[in-house]
Amino acid sequence: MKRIIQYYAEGIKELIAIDCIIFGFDQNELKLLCFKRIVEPEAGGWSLLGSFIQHDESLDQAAKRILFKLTGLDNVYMRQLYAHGEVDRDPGARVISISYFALINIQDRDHQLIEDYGAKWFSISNLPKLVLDHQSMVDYALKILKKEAKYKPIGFELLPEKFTLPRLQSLYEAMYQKNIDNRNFRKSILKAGILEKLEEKERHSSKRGAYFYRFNKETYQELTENGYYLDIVV
Amino acid sequence: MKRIIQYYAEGIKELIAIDCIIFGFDQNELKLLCFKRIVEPEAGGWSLLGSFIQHDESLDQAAKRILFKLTGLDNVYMRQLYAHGEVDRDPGARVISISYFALINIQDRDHQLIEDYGAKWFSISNLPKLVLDHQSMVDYALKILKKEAKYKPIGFELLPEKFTLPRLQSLYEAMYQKNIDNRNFRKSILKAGILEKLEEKERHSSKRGAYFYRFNKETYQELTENGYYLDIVV
DNA sequence: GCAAAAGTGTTAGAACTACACCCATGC
DNA sequence: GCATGGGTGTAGTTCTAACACTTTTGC
Repeated sequence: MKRIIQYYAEGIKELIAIDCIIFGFDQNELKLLCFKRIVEPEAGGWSLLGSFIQHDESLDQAAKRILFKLTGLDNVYMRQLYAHGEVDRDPGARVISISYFALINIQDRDHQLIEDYGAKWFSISNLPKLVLDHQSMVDYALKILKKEAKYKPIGFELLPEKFTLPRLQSLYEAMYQKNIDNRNFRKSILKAGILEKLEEKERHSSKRGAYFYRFNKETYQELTENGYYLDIVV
Repeated sequence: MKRIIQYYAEGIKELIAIDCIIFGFDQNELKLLCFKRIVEPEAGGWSLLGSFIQHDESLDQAAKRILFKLTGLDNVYMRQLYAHGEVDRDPGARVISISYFALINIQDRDHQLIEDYGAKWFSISNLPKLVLDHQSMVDYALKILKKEAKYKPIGFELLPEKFTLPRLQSLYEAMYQKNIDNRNFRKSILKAGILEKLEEKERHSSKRGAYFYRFNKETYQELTENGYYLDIVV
């Protein structure tokens, strides 16, 4: 018993924060939700959403709590990204920060709530200067987002439940920052067999109207269980 | 200034450990280096190499230090894997553990030194029961290893500088746990243009002897800078 | 001379890429 | 009737996957 105490007592404790990299998709642009930092150092600068973890919650729980508490956003796709541990990454104190990325569907959410917290959506092609090492966190998140969106259906998290193919394509174009041939894109995404075509049409963005589709999670899970691997042409 | 102190003072500090998942390749098998745990709980069980970080070192530095100090292994390929933060993952205390995976070339190393530390190589297909959540760390590392070895030349870290194609193939077969067609494998790996054929032959494993090859890091870097993406057939 | 591992090419089918026009509708 | 965005098919090329025999040499 003495040994336990000695072993764990010799370890040094550090502050542990979570930083949330929150992506959204709006007006055919990939966006990042940034917050006004209210503490020194760099108070007033644009920042990722961040806070310290609590003693009785896991990292994942902490990430969810922080996102919910400070934005009201719930039930959001989140994934741990990286543990950032440079000694001097935060001049205020030594803080180990675990970054998470979150993908949210902008339309569904309460814009007012977000603004109440001094938050603002920025297009990723036009980000403000971010505090501390947050820019490098975002760069890494974008790299991972690109990598994963091709092989996992995470892109759908950025869209409302019903979406059109032109809109889905536009999302991929925003993520990869390139034009995609619409015939090839449609073939590839429809061949995957994970989209359900609905009767209904979206009528705002064109006269002809585009059919709504829905991502079929069940089909996707069945397919992956049988060794199928999604691969979207981009 | 008061605000700084308040902000950082409200954060809770936790123990932060590094756990190293050390892979090697020997006798045509992928192996994991395990250590006898000397502290409770689960003293005597097989464990990954782990220790707490220090206040004045980054996570990467800590991982390197721990690996070197406890095995004498230096200049090793290491990469951060994941931050494991379940509240009760270690019954001894709340510990956030950052896992790293390391790829080492077994032949180069001092087996004696490793044994002095109560360490032992286990084939990944025959691992002992591991303490705490270390098995899940290893499972995850294997998943990432497979994913990366196809697209990044990390496999070479597991081999000595000079190696033969049959041996390289055998490494890939061990990683992916499947047989690979030798004609296709050779075509694919040679086409990549990152191997240098040497004059010399390896004469131990066959009468005919197999040519040695060397991984050409410079060529690889040039290629990747020009947007080239490695893709080895497995 | 034979056993044991190293080395070598081809072909059919699948997947990828590039490319241009008609359709439906609101105004 | 025309402007706007939605929707569709094909052909050449490349990549993939499956397959079996010859070479070298130590014993």
